[in-house]
Amino acid sequence: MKTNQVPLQLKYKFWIETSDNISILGEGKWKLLKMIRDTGSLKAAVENMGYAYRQTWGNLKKIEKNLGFKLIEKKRGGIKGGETVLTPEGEDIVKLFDNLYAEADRALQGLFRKAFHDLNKIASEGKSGKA
Amino acid sequence: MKTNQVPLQLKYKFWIETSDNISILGEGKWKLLKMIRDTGSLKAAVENMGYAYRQTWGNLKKIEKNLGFKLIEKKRGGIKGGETVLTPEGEDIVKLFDNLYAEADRALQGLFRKAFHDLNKIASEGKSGKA
DNA sequence: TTTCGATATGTTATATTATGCAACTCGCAA
DNA sequence: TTGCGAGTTGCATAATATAACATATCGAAA
Repeated sequence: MKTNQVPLQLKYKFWIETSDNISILGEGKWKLLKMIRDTGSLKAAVENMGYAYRQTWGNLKKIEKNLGFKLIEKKRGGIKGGETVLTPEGEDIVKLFDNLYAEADRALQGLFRKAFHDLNKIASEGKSGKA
Repeated sequence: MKTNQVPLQLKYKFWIETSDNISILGEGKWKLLKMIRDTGSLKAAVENMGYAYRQTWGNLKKIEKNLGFKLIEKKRGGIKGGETVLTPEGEDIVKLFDNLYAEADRALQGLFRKAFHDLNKIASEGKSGKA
């Protein structure tokens, strides 16, 4: 019998909610904001991420509305047609998530190792046992 | 000017994925399994959770298929019509998540307090500033 | 052997979300 | 003052997810 190795893994994510539990912004938008920051363009960012421009634009507007402040700043016109940069608050949100994930990775490392071990023990018993 | 208090909050969740990044089971199914365990009935469980039976049943089947082992054990017939109980592996998964969240809450407590503070500082600057 | 209620499953309808298309806005630079 | 290309927006359509409806299956107990 072949022993399955590393069949299951644990993942986690963080996100921001309003006080009335409306989900605002999570991992996907975090990465999108990083991409906007790095490219200076919403169009380039969505293309790199593989997102649809139309939808992404609407999502960002909704986020800003729910947050109550702007995350991106547009500039239209010019030889390049325009560009998009992050507001200071947008930059701060990106940094917040950067820190959050970096520190959480450290804080959860031991916990995850143990849970990972337990999980795959359960799985191997399930596959070989009478289930 | 009115000071908004506790406008934003941080949340997190865990879930299980296969090695090829297919999401399997998270917080919702964890709670559902607990409810099945407590009621001894899938029907009762979905009613308590406010889920649709049809869909939930399909979801559970898909999960078991992806996991490769069974989480629930059904018994049909009898004066009560039937019942559903967790397999040993189902019980173990429930306990795994119980532990995971309990310990993660502890491990992330300090980190979240700081991030929460930072987040609301960003928000208050965004709302009052030039954005 | 008939009854009962929960499990099991297919089918259809509805709601939500994603995608695609097209047109318009804007302002710098040629 | 005209052209350019990214930002902005509405609208139609496709894809998915969720809900709703309907019906069959099973077997212990009466």
